[in-house]
Amino acid sequence: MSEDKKTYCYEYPRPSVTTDCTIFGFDGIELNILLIKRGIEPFKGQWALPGGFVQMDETTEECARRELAEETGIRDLFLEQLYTFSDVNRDPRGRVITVSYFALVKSTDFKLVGGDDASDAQWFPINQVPSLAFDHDRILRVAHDRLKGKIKYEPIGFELLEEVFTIPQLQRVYESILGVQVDRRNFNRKIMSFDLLEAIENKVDGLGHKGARQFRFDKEKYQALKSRGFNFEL
Amino acid sequence: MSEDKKTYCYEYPRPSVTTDCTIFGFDGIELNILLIKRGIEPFKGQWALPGGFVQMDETTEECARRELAEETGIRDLFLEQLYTFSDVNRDPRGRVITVSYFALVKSTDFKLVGGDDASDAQWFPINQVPSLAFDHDRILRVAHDRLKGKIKYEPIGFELLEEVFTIPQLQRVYESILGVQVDRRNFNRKIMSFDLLEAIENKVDGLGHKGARQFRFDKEKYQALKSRGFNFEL
DNA sequence: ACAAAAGTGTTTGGAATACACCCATGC
DNA sequence: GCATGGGTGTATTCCAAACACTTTTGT
Repeated sequence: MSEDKKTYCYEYPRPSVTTDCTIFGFDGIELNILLIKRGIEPFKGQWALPGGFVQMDETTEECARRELAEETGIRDLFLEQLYTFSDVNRDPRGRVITVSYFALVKSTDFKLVGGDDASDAQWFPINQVPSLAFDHDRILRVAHDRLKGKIKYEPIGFELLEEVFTIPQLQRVYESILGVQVDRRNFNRKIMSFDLLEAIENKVDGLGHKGARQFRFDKEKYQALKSRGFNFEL
Repeated sequence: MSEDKKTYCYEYPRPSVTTDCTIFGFDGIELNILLIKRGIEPFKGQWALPGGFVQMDETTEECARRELAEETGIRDLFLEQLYTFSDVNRDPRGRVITVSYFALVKSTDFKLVGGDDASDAQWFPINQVPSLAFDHDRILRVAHDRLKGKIKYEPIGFELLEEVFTIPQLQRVYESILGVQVDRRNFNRKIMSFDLLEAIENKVDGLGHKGARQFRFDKEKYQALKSRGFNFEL
């Protein structure tokens, strides 16, 4: 911050606008979310959702993707707008409105690289999340609720797995998000009935059991069907 | 605009933040939306969604309610956040991010009073909407899609009718929103199976046919059931 | 050969669909 | 008494839920 810093003046006062992301990951067992340990005040040292201020030449989604890349190194993820939080006192620095997003990342992208804005990034199991900075606890709750609702009627479970996955893996994704147990056979039949999975020939798994068949999700086919009125459900 | 006008200066540039509302109404026959004829530039004379700038001491929802009351006189309506639009060039006045809402108003509140920000407010059938100012065509499309999706799994059709209504009226609401015809008998049974309607004794209608039974939606009962895991559907 | 995980098929109950008849009112 | 709109019941179809056995692989 130099002495002769530039300022921007307006006829009426304006709020700041930020974006915040709730990033969900799946480690094969349970649902995780990605948090950043804040390196600066306010809430220095506390965990928070990654995010930052919106620039004048980027949309909020572009901002969310940029901040995500800067703070965690994650690119090319599933990202969807969640909700805009505008409580007058939600940020001690002043009036800050945040456009929140929720994201799903593939386990391949689980590896993190330290960014510059934050001193640390870490995954937390959804049921062991510490108290968060700002109103991020609330944002996280809304994001989790949205995910639970959304996974029932849109095929987004795949976004948490690698390109190639098995049906039991996908089932575990569903179970960990919804917090329920489902019947293997019924789940299998249901998923297969949509005819949206492309089978992969070589079934390499390699644990103390029978190897599972591998599949790839056919995104184009889904888009085509959807535009013709097809409805994915459960 | 006086000579010695106050200005507000910040270290970094900030976008303006507005709210815009897509207001749905039902006249007994078809779905309508409420538009405002713009009295000032830009887009002067064109139709637009009602809305305005967010003040520093109000949430975006409070802003939406305030603008709605000012421009249309409508109060106490069903209002829900829709989406935040942030395209860099969506407003010729500069960088403006809008937090949009969608609203459902009862036919009782159909009567409009002229506001000050706008020279005219008028209802348009959803299929006869003129070209709108800014990116409001897009916002309207998103709002209509959301309404179509939402009405299937939340009991919000009631919000478009008066406190007391008949089942056939409710059915027409559903049909006009979804653009489909449904079977009277099945609709009736389905709605009644939820046990969320309180019957009203005197059935006064008075048109060239048999008077229909009247009901009231039991909001408390719905909230109670919902919190116990009940799911409304269709 | 045994344990652990994955694949598959059948039965059953309940809900959604389709469909037809009777009643009340206004003209 | 006829047209219009409102109310109710039943058969069929389909999907979801519950459930058991066989196969493969690693030890």
